[in-house]
Order: sequence, then structure tokens, then C-alpha cells
Amino acid sequence: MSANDKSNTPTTAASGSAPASNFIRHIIEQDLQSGKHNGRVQTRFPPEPNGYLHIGHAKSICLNFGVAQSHHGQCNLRFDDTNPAKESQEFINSIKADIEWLGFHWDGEVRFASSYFDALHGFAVQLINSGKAYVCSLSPDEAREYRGTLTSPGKDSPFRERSIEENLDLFARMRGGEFPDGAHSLRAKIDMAAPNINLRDPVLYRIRHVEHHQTGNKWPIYPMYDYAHCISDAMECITHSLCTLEFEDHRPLYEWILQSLDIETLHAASDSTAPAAEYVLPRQIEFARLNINYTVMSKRKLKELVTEGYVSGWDDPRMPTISGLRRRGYTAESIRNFCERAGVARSAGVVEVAMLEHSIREDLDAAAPRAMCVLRPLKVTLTNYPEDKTETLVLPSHPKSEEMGTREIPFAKELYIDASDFEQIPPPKYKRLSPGVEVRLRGGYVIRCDEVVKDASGTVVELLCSYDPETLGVNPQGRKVAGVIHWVPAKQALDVEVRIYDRLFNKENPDDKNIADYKECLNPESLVILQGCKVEPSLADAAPESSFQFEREGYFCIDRFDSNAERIVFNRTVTLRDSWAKMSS
RNA sequence: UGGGGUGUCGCCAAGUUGGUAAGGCACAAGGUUUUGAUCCUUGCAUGCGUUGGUUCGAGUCCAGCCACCCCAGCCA
Repeated sequence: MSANDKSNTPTTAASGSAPASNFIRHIIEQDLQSGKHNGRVQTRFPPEPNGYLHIGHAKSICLNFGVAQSHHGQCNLRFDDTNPAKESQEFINSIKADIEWLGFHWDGEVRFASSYFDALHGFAVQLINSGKAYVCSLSPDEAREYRGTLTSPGKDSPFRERSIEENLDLFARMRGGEFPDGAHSLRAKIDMAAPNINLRDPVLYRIRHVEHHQTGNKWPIYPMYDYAHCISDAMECITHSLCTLEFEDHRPLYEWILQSLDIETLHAASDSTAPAAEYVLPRQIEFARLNINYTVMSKRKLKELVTEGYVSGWDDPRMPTISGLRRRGYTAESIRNFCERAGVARSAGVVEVAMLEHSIREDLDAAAPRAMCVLRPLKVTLTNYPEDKTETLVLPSHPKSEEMGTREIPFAKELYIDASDFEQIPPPKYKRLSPGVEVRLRGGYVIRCDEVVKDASGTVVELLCSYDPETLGVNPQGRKVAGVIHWVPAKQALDVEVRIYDRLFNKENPDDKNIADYKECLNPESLVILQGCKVEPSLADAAPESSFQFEREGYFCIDRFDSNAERIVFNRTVTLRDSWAKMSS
């Protein structure tokens, strides 16, 4: 697959073989063997539309869709939209776009927890009727006091023993919009002394007079996550409900709710077309969320970076969001490979960014055409090259892939090389240009620096060099030329803007407790904009989002939004590995 | 001091029923190279948080201890 081919099709794991084994796949295989779900595997990816997806979500997406795919099962996309105050259609749109870009296809129509609101309401009435839920009229503050603490039990709400009739009446009036926000709540009647706080009569429904992006003003009450999620799973006949570790403590509640409901009713409300006897409740399985060093992954913080203007938006190329990585030049394939490599387990760890960078280098090395771009131009005049002559050099687009064709680069008397490829006093082992030393111009001739031109301040402004006309495509006789540097023709090179991106944070763990505010360690050099960079003319018509390897520099892509015919903008995706930088530092 | 989890190489992570520690990243050293890139080769845990125990034999079983993570939203 080409880096410039945006038709993403998930194919294989990083190694090109089957997905690595993990504990979730083991569980599923066991369930398949025991016939628990009649050979069916149904998962779901359940984002709340309150922000953009980040690479941590990509892990979950790859897991949920991947696991379904390898067992000929299906994966639903379900928006967990039970808190309209924080959600929006913009986020719904971006989430769908990101999943598709990643190359995954959800089963059937997009689902919404909000489309189950009627059923959810009905189940709540059922719980009231069976004495398993009650309307509590404690204020939120009072409820907190009654809940107790981590080490001491809570105490029963004074409203806990209301009659079923009264509960039914109150709940109906809650739904009718008769009460203000927070006046009452519907709670599960479980155990106020439970050591697991989630079981201390958790709230099932709260009153919120807010418009919902999907259901408008139909509801003044909204279900809580714990209540809506498990029932939604059951209604969609999810077999394995995968979520992150922080929901571990919620699993008993997940199970309590489903087991408290009448299974016949549940079955009838579900997608199931199978006989009731085959209807099996979903099982929640938790895995560790993805963390990467030198970045933050919480939606709250990402949102803060956006709204407070530390970055240009959710899709800023420095953001660990799917859309940010995409704009940075990461391919869907590289993100999928990264997730596969990082693995799925139950121990919470932090993956090194180096692994992410490896994944994109691996993909782009194979797929990106090569080009030359001089980031910090230094003029070179070839004193012995004819004034009016221009040659056309033909270079392969890729050193190992002939199918990728060739490109033409004009060669003339005046060129640009990168300022960092010249040193007046070369350090040891330096293989680039310096006074009296020869170097190979990539794809062109060997040149020697004869004279250094400086301005009044002593800054090197031009190099006068001579070229060896016998060295085009052949090595000179009797001497060894150590270095090869990239260059562009002065006259024909295109002026471009290059955005040099680096890590957003300069501390490995911005969330470290010794750091008061993660914004303290924002890297002031995470974006350096270079103007007047010179790229070879063959890139004049390159398409937005296409990626190139600028030889000896790194991988760069054309910004999908800011680049146009008048102003070509490249984003640096990642540098090349650089053993010289390691050596010289 | 309550409950739930996790601890295998610098990082991630495999380790079926106990039988003698996969792989990837990173790193290091060589080789190839008109990208100090790629690629290739080689190296990289006598030890699996720790202490004991069971066993012919334990990362895998048992007990104790230690460390770290999550939970007291009418957020998800």
C-alpha cells in the first residue's frame, strides 16, 4: 500500500502474521469452544461524543473490530450519549470519520444509547415494580454524605423504603418534567454498606432539563452510564463487552442490573432473532488503557489544550488524536501496527513514543517516494560549471522500488545545500562539506569547497565550489568521497513552508504528581515554522496529504488543510533515525 | 485503616494442564549502501516484585510481605 493511497484496508498485524495472542482472545476462544454464544462474537466500540478520538481509542477500536473480524463476528459503533450537556454532533461526525479513516467498518447502522431511551425507561419501571429501584429525594450533597467513605459504610437513604406506588408516581413525574434538576433521582436498591462503593445504591436516572443532540427535548431525565451501558450491550446481543480497567469496580453493578431484569423482556427488546433459550448476557472484560510517554491522553486535558489555544485544534499535528496523527502524516496502517505491537493486557504501563515512531517510519520507508528539500538554504556556486548550462538528472523515486518510477531534477551552476551540511571547522568523523573537502551531491556530481563567502557579521552566506565533471554516476578514481549531501537547483527549486513538529511535552510523564500542572512542561519548540525552504520542482503538483521522504531529513506530508497552489506547506511527520546525531552529541 | 487490580530485560509483551524464560521497541557491535536512512548479521533476563513453602523440578501451585494503579460525579 502506498503512503499516498488513502484507501485504508486493515490487513494484518505488524509482523504480517496473525494478531498476537492476548488474554481477551483466549477468553473468546474458550467461549467459542464451549459453545457459550453458539459461535457468535459480537463486540462494540462505545465512545461518548464529547471529544475527538485519540490513539488510546485506536487501541480499543483495533481490539474490538479486530477481535470480531478474526472470528467472523461483528462490531457495532454505539455512541454512549447519555450526558447531552457535554456532547455534540461535531464530535459524532469526527468520531465516525476517524474510525472509517482507520479502516474499520461497523456492523449496520450507527447505534445510539439514546435510541434505547424508551426501552431503558421501561426497564427502570420494571426495577421499581420488583422493588429493586426507588426514587430518592436526597440532594446531591446529602447523597454524598449518606454514601459513606472508602473505609466506612454508607447509610440508607430516608427515601429507601418508599412504596412501589409512590416510586412509580414520582418517577412518572420526573419523566414528565415536573421537577427541577437534582430534585430527585432513581436509585438501585442494593447495599449501602457494600465495600464496593458502586454498589451503594447507585443513581440510575437523574433529572437534566437539557436538549439532547439526538432526542431533542423529549427527555428531562437521562440514564447514567452504568445503567444504560449494560442494557445497551444486552440489547445489541454483545457477547464480549470490552472496556478499560477503571470500570473493573463497575462490573458487579453491570451484572447486578442485567440479572435483576427479566431476561424474557430483555431478549424481546434485543436484536436477537434466536430462540430465547440461546440468549446469553454479555460479559464485561477490562484491559489496560494505552499510555504513551511525552504526551497526555485524557480527554479533559486534550480538550483544555484545544480550548485554551495551546494547540491549533483537535487535529493539531502535535495532538495524540487520530485526526492530529493523520494530519501529522501518520498512516492508518502505521497506527494499526502500533496498536498491535503495543499489545493488550491488564497491567497499566506506558509505551515509549519510539514505538509509535518506529511504526510510521516502517510504513513510510517502504511507501513514501524520495525527494530533496533544503530546510535552511545555503547558496553554492559551482565556479567551473558553465553559466547558462542546465542538465536534467533523472533520479529514482525510491531506492528499492523501481515500480515507483523516477523524477527529474535540473542541475545548474547555482544550487542550495543545507546550512547544517557545511562546517568551517569540521568535527571528528564529519562526512559533509568543509573547506577543501569533497562531497557527493546526491544523484549528481562530486564537488569541492574552494572558498567561503561571509557577510560583514562573519556569517557564511555562500560557498564557492568546483565540480568534477567525471563523477556523474561514477566514483572518482584514486580517492574516496566520504559524504553525500542533498541539494536543490537554486533557480528551479520551489519555495515552501515546512512545519517542524516535535513532541508536545518535554517531560516523559506530564501527569507526574511532582508536576503541579501538566501545561508547565509543554515543549516551547514543539512547532518551529520554517519559511523559504527549497524543495525540488518535481513536487509542484503533489496532492494534499501525500507523504515523501526528504532524503537525510525525515518524512514529510503535505498539510491537508493549509497547503495550496500559492503556498505549499509540509508537515514533518518524523525524522529519519540519526546515528550521527547520537554520535555527535 | 475498605474494596478491586497489577507486578516477566530500559519500554511494551508472550509464557496451554508445573519440566527448565517468545517476539517487538530501544540500545550496542559488525557488514552492505551515491540517504551517517533502509537492509543484513550478532549481542542484550542462570532469572520472572520479595521471602518462605510444596515438588525430582515453579515465572507457572501455596502462604506471608512489599510496591504501584483504580474507586467516595445525580461524568463516561
